Amino acid sequence: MGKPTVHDIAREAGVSLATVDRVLNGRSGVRGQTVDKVQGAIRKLGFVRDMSAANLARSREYTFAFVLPDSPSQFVSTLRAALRDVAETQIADRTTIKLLPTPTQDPHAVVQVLAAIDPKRCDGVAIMAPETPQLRDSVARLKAAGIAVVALVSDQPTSERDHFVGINNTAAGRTAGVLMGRFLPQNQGKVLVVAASMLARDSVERRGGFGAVLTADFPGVRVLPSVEAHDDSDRMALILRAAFAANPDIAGIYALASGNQALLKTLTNMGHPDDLVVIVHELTPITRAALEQGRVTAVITQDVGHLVRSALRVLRARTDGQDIVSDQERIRIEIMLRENLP
Amino acid sequence: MGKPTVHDIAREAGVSLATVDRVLNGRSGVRGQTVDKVQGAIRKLGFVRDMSAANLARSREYTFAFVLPDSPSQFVSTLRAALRDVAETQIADRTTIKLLPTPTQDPHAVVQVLAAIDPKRCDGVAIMAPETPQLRDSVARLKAAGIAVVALVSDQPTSERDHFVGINNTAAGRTAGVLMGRFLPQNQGKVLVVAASMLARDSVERRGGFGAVLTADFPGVRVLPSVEAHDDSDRMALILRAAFAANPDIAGIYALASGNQALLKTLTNMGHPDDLVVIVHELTPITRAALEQGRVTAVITQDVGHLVRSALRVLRARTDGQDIVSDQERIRIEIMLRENLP
DNA sequence: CAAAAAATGATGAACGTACCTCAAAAATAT
DNA sequence: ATATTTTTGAGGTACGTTCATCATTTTTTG
Repeated sequence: MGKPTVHDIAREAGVSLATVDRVLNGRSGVRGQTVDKVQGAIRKLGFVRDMSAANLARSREYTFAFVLPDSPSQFVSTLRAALRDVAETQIADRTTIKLLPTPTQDPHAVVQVLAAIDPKRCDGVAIMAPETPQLRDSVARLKAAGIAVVALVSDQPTSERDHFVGINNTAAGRTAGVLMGRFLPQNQGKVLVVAASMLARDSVERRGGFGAVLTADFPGVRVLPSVEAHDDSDRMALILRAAFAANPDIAGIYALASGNQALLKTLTNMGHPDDLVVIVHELTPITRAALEQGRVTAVITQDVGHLVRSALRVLRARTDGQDIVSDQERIRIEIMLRENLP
Repeated sequence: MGKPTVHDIAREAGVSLATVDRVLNGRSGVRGQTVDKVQGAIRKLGFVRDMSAANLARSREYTFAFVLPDSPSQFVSTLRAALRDVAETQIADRTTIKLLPTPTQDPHAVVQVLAAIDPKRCDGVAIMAPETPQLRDSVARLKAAGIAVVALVSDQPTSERDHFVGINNTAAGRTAGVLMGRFLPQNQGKVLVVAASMLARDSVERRGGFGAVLTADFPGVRVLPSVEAHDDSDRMALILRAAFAANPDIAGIYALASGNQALLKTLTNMGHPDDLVVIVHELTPITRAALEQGRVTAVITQDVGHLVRSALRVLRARTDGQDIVSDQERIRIEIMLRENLP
């Protein structure tokens, strides 16, 4: 005989199907005593509700919005691709995913996009955007409207978001730090930190972890003041040339965020020293190619497939009022070298 | 209006529901012409079959067997735990998983276990075992009986298995090689390779990749002849002492396979030089602790959760005659340092 | 103890698909 | 043209759950 069904529970508990259903779905009008009986039967028989059947019966349709910057960044493209992939497979069963791009240059565009969301037509939102007070308010409004909210890639820790789907950026920075320290010849030399701009909080955290490890464990490494080049190739070229002119003995480069295209292009044009240790974030076609060609030493990354699947699982759980297996939702900090490229 | 259903397809194609059903499930007795009409309608309306409803209707019950060594190895335990975990979540919906342990010492036990499988009560088997000609025959028999077979962790490339779920061990060895080469002070020194025994093929491949990278890129590194200690603490102690006596300047240790408990214990007892680079495989409670304490430098690992989920997906797809998204089934070679531990 | 309120039961229609049977229609062979 | 075979249609039941309705029982209240 197979798995127990609601009917078995009803029989075991000595109640009717209707009552089991009421208990199962937390509807009112059931005495505590009866609830206990039913839950006892559930435990005794080891009943697990068939979620696909339940969703079928409900003909529940989840509608989730993904608010992503419309930047041409490779990382965001990869994320978008993963989203499309997942939308076509079983994972996204009975859920429709809306992609809401937000202009990158205007930090308030996110707020407008979120304000335009109709709570009746949307069950949850995943937001990838830099933290701002306005956004914080928007999130509060969404939550008040009963919409599930997760922060994606970049956390909104002071907001009321239900969950953060992404990596611990301090740890990611620390990881970059150890790799840099250990990879540098004689474990010493000058290191240039290159920052793009957006997702400021993440960059700060990464920089923090990176520096902490190096100062603690690698006294021979000197981290130069960070330089910023808003993913602008020309500017990047200038900055890099200036940095190398001032410090001809730069032995390592750490790029805090995406926007590696400009960096890598410039490095190549400048005639990249052979043993320069280059560590960047996010595996994309560009960084992947650079890794294969040895122009990048290591890439610290997070699996975009995991990101979107986790976001979906969390959003679904939240709209169903179920709780999540937080262990399963932990996104790993992956280290990619040329040798372990997937 | 929502997603199109079989009814919409029937209407659009101008045929009956029964015919759509016949086409959808590849049953015979329908003209090619009609098949085309139906498939045209499917494409036109963008119909995607609701798999949960389909499985519900079928009340399909998958039964899969996982044949794992009954060794007390931490890696296998972790795998078992992941299997239990997955059995309790939605992933394993409508599937029952049988765990078939095989005595580690007897290489023919696997064959007996496989022979005892009743094709009527089992849809697929995942096998983790060293490659032997006898096993090859067993796999052929299973396939002939219509059972899906995947090799787990350790490949059976010459057999008729449907798929291999695991990592490329040569690449894993290469990864260990670069890490070793780069982590060694001055990129040079003597390296001891420690092998357990079982899963011979994997060890050979790892050793190959490891050596290849080192000889190619790190001329200063000398890899000592591999030593073997069948996960026996006493023997391991002897071997290590002998090795260190003969080569007091050993700078790195690479443990090819699991069975790290003995190695780590012995190292600790011997009074582990501080800057010894230790690279091992498989993240388990033991290696994790060692990593946290700095007794291990890096762990090359594969996510056991991914392993079992992938195995299940592949087995399911194979028993349903569907094909798999091979991209999704690629298991990553993960590098864990203290800093990026999950 | 009666009346009102709350809890429970009985039932049936959905959800989207599978699968079975029987009959009718169409194609093919004789 | 008839007989035969192949294809198609119509309809029903099932899967495990949700949800709504209405009737009935039990409990609480005044």
